[in-house]
Amino acid sequence: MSDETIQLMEKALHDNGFRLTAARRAIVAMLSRTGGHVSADELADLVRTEAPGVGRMTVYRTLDLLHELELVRPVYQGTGAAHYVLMEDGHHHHLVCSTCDRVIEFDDCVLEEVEKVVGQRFNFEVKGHLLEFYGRCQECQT
Amino acid sequence: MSDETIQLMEKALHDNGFRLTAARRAIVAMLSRTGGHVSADELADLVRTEAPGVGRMTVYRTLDLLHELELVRPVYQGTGAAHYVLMEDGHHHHLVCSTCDRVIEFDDCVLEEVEKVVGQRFNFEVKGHLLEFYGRCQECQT
DNA sequence: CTCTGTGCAAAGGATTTGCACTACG
DNA sequence: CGTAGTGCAAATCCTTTGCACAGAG
Repeated sequence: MSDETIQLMEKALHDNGFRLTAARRAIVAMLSRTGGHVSADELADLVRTEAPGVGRMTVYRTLDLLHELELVRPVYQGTGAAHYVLMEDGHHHHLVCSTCDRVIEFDDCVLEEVEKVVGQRFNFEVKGHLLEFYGRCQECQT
Repeated sequence: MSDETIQLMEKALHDNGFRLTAARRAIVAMLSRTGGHVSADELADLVRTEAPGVGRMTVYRTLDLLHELELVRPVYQGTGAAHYVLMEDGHHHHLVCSTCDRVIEFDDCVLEEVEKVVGQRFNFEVKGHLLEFYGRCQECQT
C-alpha cells in the first residue's frame, strides 16, 4: 500500500508534465513510508539518510508541488513548522500523540452529514476533510 | 461592548494574579477596539500609535497570556503570521478554500461523542482535535 | 540539446530568549 | 521593597529567493 502511494504520486507528477527526478522519487518514497505527518525539515532529514545529496529546498519545493496536485496537505498547528499529511486515501483520520508523535490511524467517519450541513450553510463546496485528535497514546500515559 | 471586552479582560488578568500594567491596558484596549483578527505585529504597531513606549515583545507575551486565560485564540493560516481572534465561543473549526486559501470559521461541533468512542477504542487520552474541511468557497466557485 | 529541476548560500519574516531596568501592588 | 513585567537586541527557527550548474526527456 505504501507502494501504491508512490505509484500514485509518481503518476500524478508525470501526468502533469513534471519530471520524475531522483530527488523527487526519494522524497515521495519517504513520504509514503512515513504515512504522512512530518514537517518539511523532518522529511528532509529522513530523505537524506537514504539519499544524501537531496537538499532541504528540494523537499520544500516538492511538497509544494504535491500540494498543488492535491496529494498532500499542510497542517498548521501552532507557531512551529507546518506538518504535511497525505490526502490520497480519502477516509481515514489520525490520533496524534503529543508525547511521542506516534500517529495512529482510524477510519470512523461520521462526518458526511456535518460536511453537508456546513457546506450548505456557507455555500462552500466541500472536497475533503481532515480530522485529527491530539492527546496521549497508551504507552505515553504512564 | 468594546468596553465590556476590556473590563472582562482586565478582570481576568487581575483575578489570575497578573498585574495590570500600562502596557497591558493599552494592548487589551486596542485588541478589543479592533474586534480581533490581527497579527501580533499589526497589533503592536496599532498599540504604538497610542502608547509609543510599548515593545513588540510585550505584545507577544500579552497575547500569550490572554491565550492561556482563554480570552483570545491564535489562528494559523498558512506560513505567515498567526492571527489572534477574540474567543467568544469554545469550539470552532475551519473551512479552507483550496483556491484562495481563505479560512472560514464555524463552530458546529459534533465531535465529543466520536472523541469518546475513539479514545476508548484505542485507549488514547484525547486532549483536543482538529477538524478542517477543504474545498472551494463561494467566490471561488465561478 | 534544451529547459526544468537542483543545491547552495544568503535573505527574509515571525517569534523567542537573555538580561538589566522599571514600576505595580 | 520585592518580584512580575518590560524593552532592547540578538538569536533562532522556518521558509523563500537568486543564481549557476546538472540531468531528464
